[in-house]
Amino acid sequence: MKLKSTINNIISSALQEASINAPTQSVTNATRKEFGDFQYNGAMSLAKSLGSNPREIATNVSKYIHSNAIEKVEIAGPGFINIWIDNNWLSSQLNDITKDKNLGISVNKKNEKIVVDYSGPNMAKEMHVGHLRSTIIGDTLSNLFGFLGYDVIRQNHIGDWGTQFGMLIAYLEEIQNEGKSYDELKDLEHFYKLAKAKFDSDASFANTAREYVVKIQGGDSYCLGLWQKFIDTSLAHCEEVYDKLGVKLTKNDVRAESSYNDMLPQIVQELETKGLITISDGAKCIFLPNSEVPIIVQKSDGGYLYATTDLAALKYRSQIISAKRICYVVDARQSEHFRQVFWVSKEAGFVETDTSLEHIAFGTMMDRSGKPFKTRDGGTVKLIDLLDEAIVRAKDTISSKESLDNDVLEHTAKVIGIGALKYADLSVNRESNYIFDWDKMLSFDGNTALYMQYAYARIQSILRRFDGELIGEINIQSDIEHKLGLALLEFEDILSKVYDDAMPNHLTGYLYELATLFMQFYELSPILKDGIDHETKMSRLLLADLTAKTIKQGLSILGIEVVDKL
RNA sequence: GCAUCCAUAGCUUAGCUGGAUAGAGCAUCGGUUUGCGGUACCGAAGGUCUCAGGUUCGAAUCCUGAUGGGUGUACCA
Repeated sequence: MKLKSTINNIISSALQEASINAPTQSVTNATRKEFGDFQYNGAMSLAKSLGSNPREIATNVSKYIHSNAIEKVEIAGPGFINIWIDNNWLSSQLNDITKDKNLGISVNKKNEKIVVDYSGPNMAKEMHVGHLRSTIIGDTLSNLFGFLGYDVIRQNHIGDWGTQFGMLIAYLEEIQNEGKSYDELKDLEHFYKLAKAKFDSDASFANTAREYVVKIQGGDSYCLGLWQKFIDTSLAHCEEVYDKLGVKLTKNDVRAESSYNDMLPQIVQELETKGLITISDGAKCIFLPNSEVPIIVQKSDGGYLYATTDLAALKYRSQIISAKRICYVVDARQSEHFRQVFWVSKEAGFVETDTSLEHIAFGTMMDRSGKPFKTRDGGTVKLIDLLDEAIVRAKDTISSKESLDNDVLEHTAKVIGIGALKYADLSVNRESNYIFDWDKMLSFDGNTALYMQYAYARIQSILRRFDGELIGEINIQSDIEHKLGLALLEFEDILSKVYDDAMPNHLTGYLYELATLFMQFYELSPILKDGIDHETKMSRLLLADLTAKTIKQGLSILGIEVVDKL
């Protein structure tokens, strides 16, 4: 349930009854525990427009606050309204949620479409760490939108077009002619280097490569066949990575750059018709207001650029897919580019005016010393190697504990390693650069995936030990139960917030808070010990179970799994 | 040069619809246990929120300027 909206509605009707016409201002969590659970600060800002003092306004409004959700209200300081939530009401809300498969979260019934463009690897090379953040963040947002009932269209805008492909397919052809298998393609990085070396040293090969670029673009079927073979192999590499990462991108989500090729001449045509084009140095450009650097949609030699492709993609997504919201999960360095294409797409009418176009920008991944993440010799780190290392390191951290079966150990190590990797990324504000630190992400201490997975496993252990059916009611008694209960009800508020601002770190922050509250509850409130009466036991078990379900659901949105035993 | 983003504790950071004593984690120091998983919990210490102005009853938050840093800057993507 949306706890805050509920409280806000109560305040709104109180304002109405007090005949105060106020803009909506949301309640916030109380800053200190003496101030209750929530506080409304609107009285102070209303004071000026109403011409009276804020304490009087607050007192007046508080007279009209009447709801069984609220235990008491106090006026404090210059005009804060402090609000305490009633335990009976809280208990009944929690009991409703425990009976709901969706944890009481309402879903969007209009089935609105949201496009999430993420990952977008280049087919010429293997995926490297530079693709990690886009892939993880994009997948999380897609999961969230889907969970909230929206129709999510994942789009993997792979880079499968451009001059380097001439070189690559020419080299592929050569290998084929020499009767070798495609083994070379198993290591795409290596393949790329070999092709490049040949291109630089062998003039006739270089010529063939250049001819092939022209041929592919001209639709030559032989060259396109080779190209397709190359792309298929390269894409298979990506799928291996997605599979290991537990990311839900599939072949069906691929909508390659090249698929927009046919639209490009028409895009430029339309831009010309609309009078947006200026020819500068032979290139077709669009100059944005107050901007010196233009966006080039067609080169002086007639070729198209990625801006043109992005415009075509925008048009496709708005007009064919009918997306209401389009999110581009792309490195912050491209913000200028997106600002430009978004502006042009609206100006040219490629995209409906009410469609939300968002660049979900993120910062660079750094190593512990704060420099861009590289291998020891300065090369790019292959993503698949990074994932394997995460799993190996995870195995080290858990295998010392107790002997697990090999299969179980493998599975657990994967869940923990990949979970740690994702969580570390998602738990920081995506816009800042992110410091990659193995020790930190695989620690049980602090805001990590492992802490949450541990809390989850601990609850499962209790439920196993209890080994019975959970029949009863949650009945909130203590302060810590009150806090835990409120946190559980707040889940939807948080999801809604992340929906709005596309900031997954708000969700991780919430989950950490929830897990911490549970640990406190666990210390203070014995569940299975002797002397606990049946009703209290059931209430606490149900609270624990609901906490576990919430953690599991939250992590699931982040693309992170849980295990029953660690 | 121009554009744009950023600056919070030793480190990593939360907080950005202006609100009460700026909130965490790591590291440091101290404590809790006849224990439902102690890989836990509790506590202490640690801050001129880069600096200087301004708006306001009230500013880490909004505005202006300065300093330091990141990134981008027309026929690559």
